[in-house]
Amino acid sequence: MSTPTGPRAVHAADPDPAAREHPREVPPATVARLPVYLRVLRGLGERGVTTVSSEELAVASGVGSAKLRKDLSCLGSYGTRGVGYEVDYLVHQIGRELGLSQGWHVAIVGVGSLGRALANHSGFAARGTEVVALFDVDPDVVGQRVGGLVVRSAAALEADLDELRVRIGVLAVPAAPAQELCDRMVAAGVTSVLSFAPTELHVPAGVDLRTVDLSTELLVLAYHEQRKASSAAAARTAAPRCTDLLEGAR
Amino acid sequence: MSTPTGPRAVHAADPDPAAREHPREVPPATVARLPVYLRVLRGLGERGVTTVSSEELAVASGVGSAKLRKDLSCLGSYGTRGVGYEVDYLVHQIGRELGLSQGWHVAIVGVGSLGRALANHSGFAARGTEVVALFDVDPDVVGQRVGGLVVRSAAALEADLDELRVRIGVLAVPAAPAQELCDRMVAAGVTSVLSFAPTELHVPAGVDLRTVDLSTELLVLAYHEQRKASSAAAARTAAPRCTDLLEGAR
DNA sequence: GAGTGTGAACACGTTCACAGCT
DNA sequence: AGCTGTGAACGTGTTCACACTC
Repeated sequence: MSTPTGPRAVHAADPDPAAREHPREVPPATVARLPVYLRVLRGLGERGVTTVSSEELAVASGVGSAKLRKDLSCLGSYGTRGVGYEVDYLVHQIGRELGLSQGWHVAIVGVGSLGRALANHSGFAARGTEVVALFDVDPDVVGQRVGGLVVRSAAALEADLDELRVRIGVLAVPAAPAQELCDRMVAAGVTSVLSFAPTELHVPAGVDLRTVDLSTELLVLAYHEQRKASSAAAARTAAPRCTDLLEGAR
Repeated sequence: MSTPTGPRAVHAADPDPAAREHPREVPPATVARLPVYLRVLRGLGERGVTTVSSEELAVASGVGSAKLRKDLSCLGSYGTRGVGYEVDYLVHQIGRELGLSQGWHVAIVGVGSLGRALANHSGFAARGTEVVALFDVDPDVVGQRVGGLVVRSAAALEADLDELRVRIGVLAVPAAPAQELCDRMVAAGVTSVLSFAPTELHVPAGVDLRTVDLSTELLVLAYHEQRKASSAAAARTAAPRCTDLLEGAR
């Protein structure tokens, strides 16, 4: 996942003696959990809770308390020993770290059933991001009103993305046209891409890419099912007691 | 991602003396990549390719060749030194490892716009899994035909899931009812859950849970955007040359 | 007493480099 | 010669345990 070590090259012949460290370097695993903490904290705040301990917040977030404290300590010392964390303040700090309050402009390319679902999905446009445009190639879809926006023609992709200052693009198209549309988004100034296309995409250095592959998720579960099935079968032949393989949460 | 460290207990007071180790233990990180290799290999097969080297397959899959070889070596020695891997055979072996050809029965709970998109999504029902039922609480939705299936009432959830032998459940509902519906699926015999609900779910030991949180994905990208923006700003004040932060792939 | 912040130990995952087979 | 399979080195992420603070 990218190489967030500041503006420094990473190529082979570079001993990288003293890469000037940026003030705060948050590890990727932690970044991936911050949105979860944020959501849980907002929920607590709405229910009038003003203070939480790491243990409480950890349980509600489905992680261990030590991990949670270490994650939060990346952002600074925002807790009070013997007491816990102030909910509102923590929400503010996490939001700051994630770069919310910037209102990043997001565009969705591909208004099939998935694109439509994303456009309507409340909370997909989380606080801090705003879907400002939808694109599609199908002339029948172009011009339709979806989620309060009029679908634009993909022909105008570059011009529109540039004009709207879109930095984050969501790809909800089939595998075949995905790479080409991805390239065009990047050419138009998009530097972060979230793809739902079931194919491997290649992006130039400096562009962040995240891929959510729905069928992959299912196949991973199928693997676990198979393991459980064969374990159960093995246990059945061996011992009368079965179904007791435990697991952690998450 | 659960705790797939074999059939080993994780709870406090459980020494679990001799958890019988199963023949092959595939690390979770590898399991998550197998579906990608599988897709790439099928694509190659359809284009008439019969043999690939680890390097070629690695590039096409967006990983390093050493990683790929190590992943494949978990399944056995299916390559030929000096030559590469036979595409068809590898497809077969990966499919075997993932437990395809079992035709796992999948149910989707929640037929809003996202549930609809999933039901229609070709390839969401990947080979090896089959969506056999849709459920919703809304009486207006119940009875509708979606993706070739008639939407059932959530009232009959337990009975229907049990009767249809559903082991894998997909939750495409809002946060509020998610936990309750998850519990009911588990009570009806579901042992793997894929949730799209923006909330933390708790499942009993022995049940696998994967959560895909769309807004989290966006916020992670927002974080990277912010870093890029501030790096660029810093570089602009420091040196005349900018936009040269390199990055690895993925 | 209660609970945070953190070094130190540990587990997991990735990369390297090369031995060994075809 | 070419490419797989894998031990060994490395880096990242998690867990433990406790010093320190309120």
